[in-house]
Amino acid sequence: MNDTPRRSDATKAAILAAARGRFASDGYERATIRAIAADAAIDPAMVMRYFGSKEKLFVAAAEIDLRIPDVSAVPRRALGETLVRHFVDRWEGDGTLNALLRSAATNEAAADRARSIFGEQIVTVAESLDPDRRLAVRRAGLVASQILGMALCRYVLRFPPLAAMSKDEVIAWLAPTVQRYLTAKPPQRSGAGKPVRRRR
Amino acid sequence: MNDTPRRSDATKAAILAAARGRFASDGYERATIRAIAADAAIDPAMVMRYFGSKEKLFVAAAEIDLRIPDVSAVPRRALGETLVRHFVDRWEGDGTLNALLRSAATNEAAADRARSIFGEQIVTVAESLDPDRRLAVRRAGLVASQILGMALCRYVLRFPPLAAMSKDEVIAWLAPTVQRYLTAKPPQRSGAGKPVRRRR
DNA sequence: ATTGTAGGCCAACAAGCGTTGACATGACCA
DNA sequence: TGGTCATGTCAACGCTTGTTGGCCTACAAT
Repeated sequence: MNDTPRRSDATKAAILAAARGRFASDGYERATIRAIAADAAIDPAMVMRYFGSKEKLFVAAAEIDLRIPDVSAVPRRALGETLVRHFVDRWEGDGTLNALLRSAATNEAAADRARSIFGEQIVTVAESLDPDRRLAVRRAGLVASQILGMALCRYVLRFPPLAAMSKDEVIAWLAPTVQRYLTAKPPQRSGAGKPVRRRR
Repeated sequence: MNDTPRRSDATKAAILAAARGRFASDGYERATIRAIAADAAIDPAMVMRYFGSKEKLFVAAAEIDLRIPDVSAVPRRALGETLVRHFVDRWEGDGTLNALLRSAATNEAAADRARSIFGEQIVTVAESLDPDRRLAVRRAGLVASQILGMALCRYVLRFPPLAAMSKDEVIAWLAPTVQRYLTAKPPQRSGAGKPVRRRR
């Protein structure tokens, strides 16, 4: 609404940047307002003045648009690779997604945001590929499980095998998984891909 | 060493059980010694007496053996299903693995434990299937990324699509992924499944 | 009966947290 | 020049945290 730049906008931006960094590296509880303020080189009281509370600051810092590319322009067989590459790039771009992931494990508000962001935005993709809404929601959940699992191991836990892999190698391994979750017909009761028929 | 049961053993066990519950539902930082002690119906000071510090208590509570089944007795084509089913059962058996996962996102000591537990124990499986040690380590990392991603979405974030799926449905979807990570030949540089040969 | 000791409780400490309100400073308009 | 409001600083509040040391109680061996 107000497009005249205020002098405090720079401060607010600095606070947000510092907050994303702290939330990303420490998680919600250990990222203190005092530390965030110190990183932004201002007084802790300013954080309260501009954002009201720690929780509201987090909400502002975790305002995320996944910016998922338009899948209708992507050849069907390249869907998996396109999506995985997008997410790896997105995660390495800045600390915002990492801040959300690290915090979501222990903070309910953060978990809520993660659910709605990944839920809504990936489901949109899945629904454009599969008319069965109920099935599309599951497909989106499966994609999220592999994407978030990779991010958790690679960026949060820094699990050596994943962290040491090149970006292209990660993409090459994960793309077929995401591709299958999005496009393969749902599996039978309990058998794997190959017909290992089993009762119950 | 000492096999005469002391009277305090029951108390120690109660503390450990309460600690696993709190770490699992709240994560490391929000799980307070006072709350754990209250759950165990004893005084907070007892926790210190028996475990020395909060960090040592966590180490004791997160002593985990994944109890991965002997894969040499499993038909090769059933590897994925066997492992996924094992982990889902393991996760739903008690709160210990959840305590580790939730805490690992924000606590470095917990992350360390997660790395060594999943690193060593899954790598052992991968190495028994692939003689190439360097490759086996990557396979183990990929398996961990999908297993932990599922656990994160299903048990920690309670992401609706994953949380609502039946155990068998989760297994049916994930088994082929784990199967491929363990047994498929590594993908080429950057292409997806289909042979998109490329130099460099 | 006395003593030693293990198990357990209570009160308190220092430190750190989110948050608040009073006060200084600067810019900008009348 | 004076006044007003946004911007920023400072000190402190109330609370919770991990952690500590002293004290009490019960029981078993002397």
